[in-house]
Amino acid sequence: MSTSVKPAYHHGDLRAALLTAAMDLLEEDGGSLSLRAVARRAGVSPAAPYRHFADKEALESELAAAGFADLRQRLAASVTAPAVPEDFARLGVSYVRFALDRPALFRLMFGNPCADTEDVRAIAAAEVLGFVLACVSQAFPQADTEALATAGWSLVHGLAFLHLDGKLPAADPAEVDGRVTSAVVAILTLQPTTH
Amino acid sequence: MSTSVKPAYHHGDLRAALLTAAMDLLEEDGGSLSLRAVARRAGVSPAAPYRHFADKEALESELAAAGFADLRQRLAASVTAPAVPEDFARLGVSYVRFALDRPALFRLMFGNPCADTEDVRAIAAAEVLGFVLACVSQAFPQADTEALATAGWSLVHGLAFLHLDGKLPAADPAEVDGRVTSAVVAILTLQPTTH
DNA sequence: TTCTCGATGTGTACGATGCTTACATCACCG
DNA sequence: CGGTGATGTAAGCATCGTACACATCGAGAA
Repeated sequence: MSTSVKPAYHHGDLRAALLTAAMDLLEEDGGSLSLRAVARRAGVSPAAPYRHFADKEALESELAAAGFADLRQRLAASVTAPAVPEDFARLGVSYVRFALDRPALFRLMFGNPCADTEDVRAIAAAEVLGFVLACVSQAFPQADTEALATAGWSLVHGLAFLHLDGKLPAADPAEVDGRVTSAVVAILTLQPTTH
Repeated sequence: MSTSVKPAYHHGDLRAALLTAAMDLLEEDGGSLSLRAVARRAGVSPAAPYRHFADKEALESELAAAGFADLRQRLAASVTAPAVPEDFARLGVSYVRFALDRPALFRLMFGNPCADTEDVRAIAAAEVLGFVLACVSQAFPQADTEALATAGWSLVHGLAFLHLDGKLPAADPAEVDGRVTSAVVAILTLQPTTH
């Protein structure tokens, strides 16, 4: 929605238009993004984007960063100060839902080498980890919080990708929510081995 | 190793040669595979593969299936009848090591829609889940084994991808092993909330 | 031995897609 | 009204998947 605010000849604000066009394409096609397609969608020539982005990767970086911001916001909105396993399950559900709602964006955010430490993506990703760490250290102050935060993030991240890649059935959203909840609760309420 | 067993005129056993060539390329380039490159690497014309594989996807399916077989073997070899958290940590380390040793293959195995239920990949993936399920139900017979198996798989899968995608530092293998071990142990020895 | 035939690989071409750059052109600001 | 920056046009260059017609080799029939 709202892709149609382009009264200007010189296109007013092409930069923003390109970004939203790219987002729209990501959510529709699901496949891989191409600069040409983005330009086409925004109604400009294939070369126009180069006036606003150094290259394709620069555009992708911004998209990914926006995605991270959105993800973090969703997580924060889904639960405040999680304490019991069910709270963490809700966090997990939010994470996985985000991935399934916007699969291409999620892949763009993560499924990339992203070597640059300076990359906007790397920073944004670190913020997500920071958020999880904060949650965990509040709920389990006596544990190895860093390891636990890594584990928690990995758990939901793995759930997201396994669903995304068809290794776990993802057709029915309610079923997915249930599986995520069960998994998180199961591992959090597990009694240490009785041996 | 052992890419040099092609004494034949018409190339002897091209089918196998193509598969190993493809594996080699996957482990070298890391990038995406192309049928042409595989043929080039095997020293044949771009069209030759079509005598042995219906299309590119057929080749990829076989590669992925072989990868799953290898992964399962590594997992089975790393621990028999896991019981304590440290055993599961070893399993996780094996999983993540596999992913980091052969990143492109790992991506090929998982990072694909893989819609076909009949696909060799889907079957192989299901076998991995079966293996994990067997381990879990033996060690924690009183728990919700299915949910727990899903959680365990997701946990190590997430760890693998987060390292693979540079969201967690993966340069030093020992450090990675340590982080994986800590994470698995931390979440398995977690005392249910004391509230 | 010689001929024939099917399996296997070659050469080549087609059509598509993509990223990027060089240069022309147009719209607006001052 | 001139200039400046945003955009269009066109092209270069690379890559890929795949199809088709033809050549070649090995083996079994005659």
